[in-house]
Amino acid sequence: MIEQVKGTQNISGDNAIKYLYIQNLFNNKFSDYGYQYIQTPLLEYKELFDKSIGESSEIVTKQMYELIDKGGRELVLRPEGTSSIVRYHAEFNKDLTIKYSYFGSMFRYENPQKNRYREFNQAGLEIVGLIDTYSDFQIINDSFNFIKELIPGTKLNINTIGSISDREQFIKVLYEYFKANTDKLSQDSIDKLENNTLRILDSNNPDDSEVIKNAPNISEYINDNSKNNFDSLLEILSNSDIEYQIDNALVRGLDYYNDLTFEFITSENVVVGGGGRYDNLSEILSLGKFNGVGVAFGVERIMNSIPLPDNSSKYYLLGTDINKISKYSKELDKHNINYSKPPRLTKENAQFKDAKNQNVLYLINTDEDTIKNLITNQIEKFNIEVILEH
RNA sequence: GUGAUCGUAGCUCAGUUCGGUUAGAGCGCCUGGUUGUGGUCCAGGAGGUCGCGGGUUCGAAUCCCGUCGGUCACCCCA
Repeated sequence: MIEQVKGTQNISGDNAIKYLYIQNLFNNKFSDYGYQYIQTPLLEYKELFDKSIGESSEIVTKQMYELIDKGGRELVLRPEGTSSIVRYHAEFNKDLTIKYSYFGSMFRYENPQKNRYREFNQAGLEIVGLIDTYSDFQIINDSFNFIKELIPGTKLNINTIGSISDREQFIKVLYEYFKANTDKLSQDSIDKLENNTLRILDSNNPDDSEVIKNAPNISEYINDNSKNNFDSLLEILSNSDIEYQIDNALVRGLDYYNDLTFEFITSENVVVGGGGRYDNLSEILSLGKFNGVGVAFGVERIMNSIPLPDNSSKYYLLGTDINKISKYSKELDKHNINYSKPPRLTKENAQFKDAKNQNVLYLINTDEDTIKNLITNQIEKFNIEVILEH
């Protein structure tokens, strides 16, 4: 038996129903909100992510699927979506401000577990170009509406991490603080001290909690402009009755973020999505000078948090005579009525079972020219008018 | 990268402790019959490299080593 590649998935059965439900909701909602759907390649040059996500980040150092193609190019399977969209924007829409949406597979080489896979799907939004607080607000408002519709009770955590230079300064202070307190830190956190100081704040190791609680707070190192922007965003959110929780420890894993960062967290404490502002990404990539703000949801995490949507067909076409069945099909097709059928001509008994398993409401029997309501067991003579009344 | 646990029919699992005929059950599937208050019921049938590779043994689903995969946790993240 050839087994499937570790951490990949066959999205099938109930999961396929959930996947399509989420995808349909995403597409419908955000095309209405004016986001342009875009599909960028799954393969990108490795360089794109080295620069964007950050060369010392966990994703780049350990988690990328890398390959050399026959032309000797260093390629990777994309670990996230934002960098590709910024690359696209620079090439085709450089002077414009565009709202984008995307939906598709991402790849990260990690050990799989609940809510984490090596190939997984992200649904994301980006606004790229000339960005202001209204853009930030839109991303949060629109994506919050989406996730609340799927998972009621989801909460918004929000933070500002200041400009890149604020952060550099803060990291220096933080480094000195942790350096002075290494005796009270867990080994994991000590390992992060040199290259990933900021990440220590994310630690949920109880050994670290005391030190982290007393650590310098980033809010003291944030420049006035960033502070004002953040405050005015919070004000807009409040005026729009959008509830949020400020979380000063929320730093996120990608280097390109600045100022705004936020996460959506369910009542089960699953982070189903997150995002933030990336004003310097285009410059980091040497693609010009424009800004961006975006959000990405983990589709599998949503799938694991929602009940199974109703997906049953309404009608089932049963029969043993192909000519009669086809006559009925034609009639139903003409009126744009969808119906389910058995995959082949089995005996009636098997077709009844199939219909029952699919939870259909009405059974159209072409052998007897009847339509039966499977809930009430009421049988009527078949007539297209009867169906059109439903 | 680290650790725990699991892998036997399409599915859920028994059998592994303590090696021993032809590897079982339920559900599902197929065929025929039965049923017209149609989904029931009856009979028969198909279906397994016991994840894979090696080792020990007269003999391995069972013991040993390795490996691949699932699940879960750590790390990290969506």
